[in-house]
Amino acid sequence: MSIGYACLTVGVPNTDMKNCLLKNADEEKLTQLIEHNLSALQHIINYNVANEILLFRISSDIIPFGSSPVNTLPWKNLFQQELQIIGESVKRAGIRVSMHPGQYTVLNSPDQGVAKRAVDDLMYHSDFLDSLGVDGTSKIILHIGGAYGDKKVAIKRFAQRYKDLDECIQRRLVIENDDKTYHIGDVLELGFSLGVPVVYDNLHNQINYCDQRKDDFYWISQCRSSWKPRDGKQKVHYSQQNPLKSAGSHSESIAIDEFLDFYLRLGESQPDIMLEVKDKNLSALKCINCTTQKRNIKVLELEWSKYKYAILEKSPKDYKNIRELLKDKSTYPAVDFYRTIDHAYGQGLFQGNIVNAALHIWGYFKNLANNEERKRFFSLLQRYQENDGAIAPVKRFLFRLAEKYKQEYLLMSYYFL
DNA sequence: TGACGTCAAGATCCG
DNA sequence: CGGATCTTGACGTCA
Repeated sequence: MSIGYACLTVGVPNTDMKNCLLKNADEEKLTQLIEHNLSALQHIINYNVANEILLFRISSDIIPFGSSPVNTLPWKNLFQQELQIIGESVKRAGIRVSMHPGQYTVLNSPDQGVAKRAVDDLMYHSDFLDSLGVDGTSKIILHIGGAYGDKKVAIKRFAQRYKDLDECIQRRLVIENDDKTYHIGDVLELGFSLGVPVVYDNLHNQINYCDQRKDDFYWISQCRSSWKPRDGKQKVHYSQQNPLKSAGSHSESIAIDEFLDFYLRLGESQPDIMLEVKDKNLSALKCINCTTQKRNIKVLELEWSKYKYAILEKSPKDYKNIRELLKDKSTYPAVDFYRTIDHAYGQGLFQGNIVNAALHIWGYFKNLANNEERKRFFSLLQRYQENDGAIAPVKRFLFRLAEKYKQEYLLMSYYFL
């Protein structure tokens, strides 16, 4: 069983994706962007390898306008070497990659143009995975599409369009329940009739359910046999509701207790779990470290080095508690560790704590910074304290100092996110 | 016609 | 002028 995250990282250098507007998408621009994005992807994969994150969704934006007629670049040939090298690192590390066209790729549309673009888009995703040389367990996850006033007819149209797809797409295609139209019952029925594996998404099911009496584990076990050996391990999508946003919005971070409750009740089945969450790799590491058999406290110490100033800023009490928690090197208190981090992030922000954390960071530069920098720092801090200002400028300045004075320890801190 | 969701580009504002 | 912040774009469906 692997746990992974989707598309982007937070706090990892050189992993940002670039894009452009349609009107600017000429050959030169696209070449630059693809070159940049493939380099970013290589950095992401390297990060995943270093952190033993073995499940990852590649962004559909990796090749800008990848399925649009404006992109006439023969990118597979132009970047054959880069693609192959990325594919080799993926395979060497045993990482399972996937892709997920968004809600605007609609295979079952009555509009022929829309459907044709959906097929082109699936072909682009398939081409990309093929270009990495990854096998059929690297999936393309798709939603069924619209209802158009008659779900039965719309499902039939999906089935027909599926049968007309190229085999290279079919071997990778997986369908998923959505939060509006096709609940898990619909998707399972279609999946079994077509022989297509089904990804169960818990949050979508919470909003758009088939049967309120059935829980996540019932549906996950129903989906299991839609996955054949050639498809690889069953996959599920897991996310938590953001309490401050509309139904279906993903949470900022995965709350560890809620996740563990879900995870433990999966029992023997152990599907691959794709997290959909704003803090991306951070939550992936959290969930992995709380479920791994390798119980190495050094991993938590490394995590602590990144989290500590963010925690100090939010809750000095939790900061102190975690320091205590990590003292005994013969233990592996991962769950308590992340539980405390979750708690700290859930606290309200207080000016005194925020200033205290900023001064802690400043401590790194006290003897390095010149007079100008010293003046600047304290003036920014004062502006924050006095005029109901924002802390962001203070943090940005501190980050720049960390770059200038090469404070690697600070540069990787989640304090700056 | 605008909301939906997601991200970064582009536009604009500010010192 | 550079950097920070706000708005737009790209996609299709549905109310």
